[in-house]
Amino acid sequence: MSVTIDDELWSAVGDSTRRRMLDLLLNDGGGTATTLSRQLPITRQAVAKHLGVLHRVGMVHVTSLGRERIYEVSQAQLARAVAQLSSVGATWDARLQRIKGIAEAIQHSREG
Amino acid sequence: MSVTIDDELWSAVGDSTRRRMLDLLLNDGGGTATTLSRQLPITRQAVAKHLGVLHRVGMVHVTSLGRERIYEVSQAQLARAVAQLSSVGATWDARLQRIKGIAEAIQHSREG
DNA sequence: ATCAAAGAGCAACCAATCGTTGCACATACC
DNA sequence: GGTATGTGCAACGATTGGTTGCTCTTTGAT
Repeated sequence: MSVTIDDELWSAVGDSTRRRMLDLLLNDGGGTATTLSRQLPITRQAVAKHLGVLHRVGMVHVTSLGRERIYEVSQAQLARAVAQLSSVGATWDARLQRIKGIAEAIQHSREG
Repeated sequence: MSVTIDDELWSAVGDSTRRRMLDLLLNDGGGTATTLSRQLPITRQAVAKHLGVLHRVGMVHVTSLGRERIYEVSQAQLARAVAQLSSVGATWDARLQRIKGIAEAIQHSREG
């Protein structure tokens, strides 16, 4: 069984800066490229690019308000991402358990 | 609270090709750059580079056997990765729940 | 009403990474 | 010995994450 996953989602969430951005957006309930860049060690333009990729995969949605563009996390899509994270984790966990079981069986057969 | 995570581990696991490689190594109990490249749509040299980064972060270990170099998954490090995946997932999940709770509270106060 | 300040967008550029091809070297086997 | 197979190294191109610099729009203060 393949653990191949929605690659777009993963690449969105695989970047540490984007994870921090999602974190900030969740914490503050939304933000603009400018407000985010104030809380991050990168420029507004870099933040804007990241928001672009997050938006392209539907992880955030935008609303214009005057001259500002406010980004918020899309709950449904974040839930999907969380589900996939835990799915991969669970799969690997299961394989580790199985390997561990095999190792123990070998150990037993050696001891017995 | 920051969800900042061991970035090396994440960048190792954030790449979809490397995830597939880990999968294959777990499934087969080990492999070489050549055997992996046969099961992947990329060249042996590309696989070798990926094995390099996985090795650098301790996700795999190598043993030389004749002219072959056999890679196996390091169980301890994979377990760490799994733990971090589920940690991020749990954090986001909690925030989603909290937001959902707030939304419901607002809904109630509107209705009440 | 005008004009400076602040937010956003666009383009060019740089460095790192993921892929490629091509070649040299080492080991296995006939 | 010679050929096939596994590995390693280097150069190259495309993409990506960051930068700087500029322009445009909106706000708001004088």
